[in-house]
Amino acid sequence: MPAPCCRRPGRPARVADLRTVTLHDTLTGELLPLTPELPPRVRIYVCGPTVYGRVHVGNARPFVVFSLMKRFLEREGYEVVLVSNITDINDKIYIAAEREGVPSDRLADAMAAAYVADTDRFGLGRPDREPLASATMDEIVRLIERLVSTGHAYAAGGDVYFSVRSYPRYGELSHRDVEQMDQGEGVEGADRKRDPLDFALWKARKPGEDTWWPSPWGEGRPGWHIECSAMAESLLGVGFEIHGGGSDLIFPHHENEAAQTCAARGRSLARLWVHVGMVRLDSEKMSKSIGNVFMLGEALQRHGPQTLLTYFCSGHYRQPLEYDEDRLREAAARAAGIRNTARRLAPGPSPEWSAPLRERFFDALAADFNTPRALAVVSEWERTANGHEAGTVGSDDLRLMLDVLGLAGLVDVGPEPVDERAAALAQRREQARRERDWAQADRLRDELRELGWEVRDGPAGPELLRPGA
RNA sequence: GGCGACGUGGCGGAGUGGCUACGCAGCGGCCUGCAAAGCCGUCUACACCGGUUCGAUUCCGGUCGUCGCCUCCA
Repeated sequence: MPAPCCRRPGRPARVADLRTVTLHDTLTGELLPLTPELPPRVRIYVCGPTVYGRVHVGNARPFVVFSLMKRFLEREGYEVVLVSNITDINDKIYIAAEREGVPSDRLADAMAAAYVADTDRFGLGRPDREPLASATMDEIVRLIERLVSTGHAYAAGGDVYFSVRSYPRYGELSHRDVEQMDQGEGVEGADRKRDPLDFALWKARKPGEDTWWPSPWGEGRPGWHIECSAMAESLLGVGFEIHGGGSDLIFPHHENEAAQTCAARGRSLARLWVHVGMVRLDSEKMSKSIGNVFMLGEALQRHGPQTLLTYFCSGHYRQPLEYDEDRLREAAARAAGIRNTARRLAPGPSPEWSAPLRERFFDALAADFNTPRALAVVSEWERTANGHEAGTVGSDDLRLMLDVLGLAGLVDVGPEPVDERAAALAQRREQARRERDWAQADRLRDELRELGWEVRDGPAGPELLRPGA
């Protein structure tokens, strides 16, 4: 008999005046309206990385997507609480720490700090809360106890397993039939499980593991899935609006989270399940285990946050996104185009023609967070603005739109501080131009280019700027 | 094999039952001393085969191909 908790939530009235935002929900496979339980409050939980090494570009996509989604929803008038966990207890952390000869908790601390430092460079701020599994142990243990006492979990030799068949809706999120699930051989703990489908909520301490916590079942550590259920519930409650993560987490991670929480609490963990497509390298999922990764820190170093954000926004969040130099070059060119437009703008309110474009921009984001369509509107805005005389178009709307994408910095392109040497060269070039000594003028322009300056001659005289800046 | 998603113009990438997406690159023009930036124009688009329809890239079925997941994974 289906657990009553997993019926689709009803549809409480939306707050008047808030634009309807739809998102693709993995559970139903449909585009559903965002219907906050307590409007205008929107709670979002996103599965963050396991910190056993530096994060790569693929790890960054959910961070970026949901950070931007939060900015958008806040712009729309919602009050957003974004929680994104950091998994700091995991087999891979033990393995990596042992290889490097450091305590596993120190490695996890260091890599968590590196993750924060790397993602900070996007300039999108931090999620409201970034819980650590290791700091949520009481909640984890209590949740497991609840599952044991309700018959959804059982202890076995210091481990605790979730009984998949005690939960009839298992498989509904990932659209799998329990009866058709393939059970591989040699799975850890197979001899202790009552059913091969069952998965670990608590793992007894094993030799060589240098972190452990006390529990009613003995010393050990939590399984991966239960930590997220506990962290999410402890900070957001049950039945929050959006649960997100990479599409590779749909099964088993989110399936298990959903099952655990629903079994323990009698309510669905989240109202909408939103999954982000994979970043690819060489047409394959970017993944540490495959080895085809590009580190986020290096990507930011090479391309800068604005180009990287433009790149992420250039594709719809649910689609795969290829990481390659051509894509990044295009993103850089697009960002440069916005800066060029911004240089011609005046501070202040935008003209009348801007309002419909501005609305189309936000409509695009309201339709399953369609950032490519939103960027297309920005391009139209640019073209329209560039068709007007420089200095006559107010920049407010462009900044408003781009700020939601974390790209307001593209609009704030003041004149570059020109060093004395460059200024002198520019002055000599102007002298040469006045004397119609074009050869000399071009030589001086070449010199400036070697110093990293691009010269643009306009009606108001030459302008010096840093290409790509 | 099961489940999910996808195949759009040189490349990337939205979208729609009939009407310019957009970006990058190319080409032509305007502007410029020349450039750069910008503007205008241009460039065999909707994998293949059937079906529904007055009309399908858009709906349905099939074929081929690609990707993801099937208990490491953002």
